[in-house]
Amino acid sequence: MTTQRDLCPNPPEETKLKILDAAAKTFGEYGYHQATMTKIAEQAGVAKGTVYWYFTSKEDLFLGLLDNSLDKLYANLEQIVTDRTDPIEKLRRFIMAYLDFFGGQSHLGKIISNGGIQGLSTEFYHKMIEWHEKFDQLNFALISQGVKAGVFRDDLDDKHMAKVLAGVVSSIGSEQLFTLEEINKEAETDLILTLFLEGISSKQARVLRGVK
Amino acid sequence: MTTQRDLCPNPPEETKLKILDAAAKTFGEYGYHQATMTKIAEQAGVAKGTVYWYFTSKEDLFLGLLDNSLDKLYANLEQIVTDRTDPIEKLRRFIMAYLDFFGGQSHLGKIISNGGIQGLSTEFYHKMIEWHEKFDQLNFALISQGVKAGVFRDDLDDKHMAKVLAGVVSSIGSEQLFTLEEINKEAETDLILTLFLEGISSKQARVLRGVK
Amino acid sequence: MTTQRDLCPNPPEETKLKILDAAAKTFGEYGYHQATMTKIAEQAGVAKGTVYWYFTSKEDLFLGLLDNSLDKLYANLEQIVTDRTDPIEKLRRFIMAYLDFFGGQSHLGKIISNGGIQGLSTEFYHKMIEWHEKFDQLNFALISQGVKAGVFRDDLDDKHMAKVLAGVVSSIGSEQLFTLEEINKEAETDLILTLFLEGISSKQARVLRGVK
Amino acid sequence: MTTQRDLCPNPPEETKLKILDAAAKTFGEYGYHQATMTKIAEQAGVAKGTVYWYFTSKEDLFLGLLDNSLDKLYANLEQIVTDRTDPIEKLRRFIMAYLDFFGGQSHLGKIISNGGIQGLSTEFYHKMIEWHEKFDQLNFALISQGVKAGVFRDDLDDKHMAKVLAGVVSSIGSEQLFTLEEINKEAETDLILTLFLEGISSKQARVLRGVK
DNA sequence: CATGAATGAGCCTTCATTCAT
DNA sequence: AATGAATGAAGGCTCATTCAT
Repeated sequence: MTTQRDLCPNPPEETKLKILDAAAKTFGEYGYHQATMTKIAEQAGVAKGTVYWYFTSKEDLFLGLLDNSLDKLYANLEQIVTDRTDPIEKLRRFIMAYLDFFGGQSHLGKIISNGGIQGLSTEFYHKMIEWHEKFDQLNFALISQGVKAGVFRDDLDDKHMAKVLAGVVSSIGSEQLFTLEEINKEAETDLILTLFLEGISSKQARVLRGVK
Repeated sequence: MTTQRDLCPNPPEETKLKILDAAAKTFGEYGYHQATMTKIAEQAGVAKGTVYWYFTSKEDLFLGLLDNSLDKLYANLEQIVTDRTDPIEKLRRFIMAYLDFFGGQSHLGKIISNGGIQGLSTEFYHKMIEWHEKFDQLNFALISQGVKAGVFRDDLDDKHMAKVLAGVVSSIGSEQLFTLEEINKEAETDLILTLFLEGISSKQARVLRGVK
Repeated sequence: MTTQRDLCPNPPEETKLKILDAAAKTFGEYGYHQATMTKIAEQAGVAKGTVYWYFTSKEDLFLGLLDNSLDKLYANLEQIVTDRTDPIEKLRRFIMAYLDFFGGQSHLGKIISNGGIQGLSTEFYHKMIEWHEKFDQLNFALISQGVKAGVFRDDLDDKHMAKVLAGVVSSIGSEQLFTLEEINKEAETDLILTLFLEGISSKQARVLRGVK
Repeated sequence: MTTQRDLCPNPPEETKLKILDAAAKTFGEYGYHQATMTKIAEQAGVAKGTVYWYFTSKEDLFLGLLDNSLDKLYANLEQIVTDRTDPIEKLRRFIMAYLDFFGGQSHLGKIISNGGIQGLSTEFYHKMIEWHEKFDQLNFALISQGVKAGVFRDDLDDKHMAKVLAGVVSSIGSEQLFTLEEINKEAETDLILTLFLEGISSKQARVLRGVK
């Protein structure tokens, strides 16, 4: 049987993927502004013109990359949320997935998380807002499930809890940049989980306030 | 009484401040790379050459600005930590000070918090690490005091609690970029405080685990 | 027969040559510092960016030009030295070749001869030293041959004679800058040759000293 | 008795001289284009504005310096020419004076000798031509005296001999830049003198040609 | 599809010069 | 006389983007 593959030794999709890969590596290593189209093209092993055949502009390429990465992350998280495990285990996996993404191979996580790229078009800005909303909904779903299951408290606004969750995780992830020590992902996850669940109050203090 | 001021209608210090102001505004609005020296000079109402009279380079200007801002934030936080109030009130003020800074007048907070500026000299990088360490120490002091006072739990690593604290706050601050609604600082502070103290566990769940 | 040339109406090499030509003209007319990349690009009829496509910097372009020119001069001189003519005829041609080069189409000779370009990298400086050494060796070879052939005196240090030879010629060449009259190359060459061979002493004086 | 000096602790002339000194040092060390007015003012220990009080422009300052230095050299050479010694001794002192000047404290000699400074006004160019003519006349006088005294040969054009003299000496002086070894002024002078007087021909070769 | 030479707007920076004090 | 802050034209260089092949 002759597949498409056999006929075209270098199918277009392959080239596009090579470019996306190179873009991920380069944007990750250098940041958006320091990453030049030349570097990306070299990294991908294609000519600069080729990059412009697949992506109309640097920003377009970045957006493509972003969609690509966030799609994957989103899929991971969605999987976790819809899984049939208890909310706390979900939360644990959730945190770990975030840490994986943000602390992952490169700085890409940071680039995305902090929206730090100024000077891009409104399109980029809107897309980022869309993504943030999508992730917020996911976070919200996770929290809601826990609340319904009686595992998470119901006296706080779900939405805000979700937002704080996102905040904690993303910042922990990007923290790695300025911390020379390697992060122990397991331990870090546990700590965040514990804190997020139980807070930092000592029992006494809790009791005191509880009495009030 | 005749002051120096009256004699010199346009003292050098004034110009330097004008430039720093303009830099804050411009870096904040456009980000480091999109903010050009031309824009900054125009914003300050001086010639480009004048900026270079006071700062040897764009990076130098940025560093000056950074030191300026972080000095102030540090002073605020230090004040709070050394105050004679109970740890929880301190924590509350702490969070609020952070929110003020990060959500403040410009995006400067973000620029700083995420260390997202690539392409700067090693000097910059080292300075940022220094600052991070200074702030970590402050956070740590706050947490430690609470632990000693018996208000914060002592079964978790202080250092990590401190780091999480920083993470939560900074990310909440920078969250504002992608959220169209204005933040209610008071409410936000209260929520973070509560969550940070008590966690999101429901009582039942806590009891269950407590029993374990 | 169809050559590569016919297929490519504007081969890259052509552009590079256009730029080198323009650079020679511009550096020659204005000197290194007064010659701007803009002028050179205009002179070459290309965009500024194109110059940077072929040369990484102004200095690189200048060095390229230098190597180019000195290579040619060196080849000429080497040819003369290895030719099978008598030493005096060699010397005559040698002088003429130098005069051609230094008094040639532009001031480039001068730029090179006086090493007057400050503010260039150490690389440039080393390259110049290398070239000077290469030319010194050539001069030395010429003198040595004459000494061996019994045509040049053997009571003076060959190396110094060689250096003086270089000195005379280069300075005569660059002299033209401040002399409004055109130089008669033939006559000039003859004069230098005679002086260099016989000195300015009158016969009587020579005899007198000879007697001593 | 009250002198001008007592009344004015820092007489204008003094400042002007400080500036000229600084200019000599700075132009010498950095070359014309690399020497900035700021560096010169700092070197002189005065404010930049002060330099502009005494000299209307950078070029003006350079011209002032040039006049200053060349005046001195000219005076030296004139002294030698008018002295009552024999032409050969004069020639010897002449050569040495040139070597002193060109190989002197700095690169200034070179800057002057090679006319290497492009981009200056026509005024500068004319001034340099004037100076060259003055020196040529001096050289010419020296040679002429020797010819009249029967010490120098009379079968060559005096003017050209004079020019070659200047050429040899100036180029030997500037040679030092690219020669790492220190020059032995005495020996160098002797060599040049001998060569200039007697040429490089061996006796046999001379005789042969003499016979022709 | 792919190439890579060519473009040009725009950036950071330098520095001779001016001028109010 | 002297100061030094302020100016702005101009320079070297980068890089996203285009286009003929």
